[in-house]
Amino acid sequence: MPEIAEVETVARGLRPLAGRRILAVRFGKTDFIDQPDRIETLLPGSRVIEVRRHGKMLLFRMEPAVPSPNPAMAPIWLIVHLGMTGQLVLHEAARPAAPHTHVWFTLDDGRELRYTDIRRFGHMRIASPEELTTLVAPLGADPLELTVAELRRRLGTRHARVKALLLDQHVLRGLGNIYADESLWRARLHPMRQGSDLSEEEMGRLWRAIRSVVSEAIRLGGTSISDYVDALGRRGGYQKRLRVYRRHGRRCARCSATIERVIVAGRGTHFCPRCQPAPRPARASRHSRAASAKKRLHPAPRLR
DNA sequence: AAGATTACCTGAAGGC
DNA sequence: TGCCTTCAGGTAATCT
Repeated sequence: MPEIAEVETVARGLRPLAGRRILAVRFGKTDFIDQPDRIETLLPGSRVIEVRRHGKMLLFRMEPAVPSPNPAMAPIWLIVHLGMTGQLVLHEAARPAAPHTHVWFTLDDGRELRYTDIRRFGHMRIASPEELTTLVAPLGADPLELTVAELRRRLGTRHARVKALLLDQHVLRGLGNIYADESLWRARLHPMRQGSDLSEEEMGRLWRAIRSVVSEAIRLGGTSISDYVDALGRRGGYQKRLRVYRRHGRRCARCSATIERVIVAGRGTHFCPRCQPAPRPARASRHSRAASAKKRLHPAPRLR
């Protein structure tokens, strides 16, 4: 699943495209593409100036084929989000395309950049500099540029569960389910803890955990569980370092308790029940206090 | 109105 | 063997 480390690895692999020209664009299915006609009009003949990552987005800064009369319109940005199963891989043009390939960019060096996406949760569009600014504005801090103060500022006032906050791209941009679970394990924090409930010391642990998990995952080229490969089709190595993600029923590497799996924020959430102690139940509302008082007086009959 | 839940999509895996 | 159901999770829309 492409999260920050996978997208960063793909971006690094595509950086040598700077200077290359796109000669032609061809589409398969386009239901995940915004204004495919605009892409077909603007990209052929354009040149790659720069490739960068922003959160989970890949940004290609392109020099238009025909200089625009309006200088504010140049450059144009090609934005690619890999979603769940998206792949952006360089191939020799002669190679047959993999199934579910939906976009072909013909390059001026005999190669093609191909976008393949089984589930089509990905997204692709063209943006002007102004449109890019608007798209990027609501996103949170980059986990690699994060400071403890910034993390405290963004989590400290929030009553949502810390797992949900880590997944929220408006809080931090780039974390997904794998690195959220792995960071919480390393920080020894239960995923259901409230953001506002974290102590100064716990905030520091979480900050260090996020940075070390993400930077090691990037160093190893990302996590390949099912689909993910980099720009040259190579798998990552961080799947060997996972401590909780999809390891429920197995032993915790730190304390040997059994890893559990629950649903938090609608996502499979993996944690060690011993290393990551459960939060004290939140102060009950008037309604649920009354309900539990009633339960103590009149316990529901046990089934079976 | 923040926080929680659900829909979208396809293939793999498990149950019987 | 084969059909059916469930599960995976990126984000946006919808609920409470």
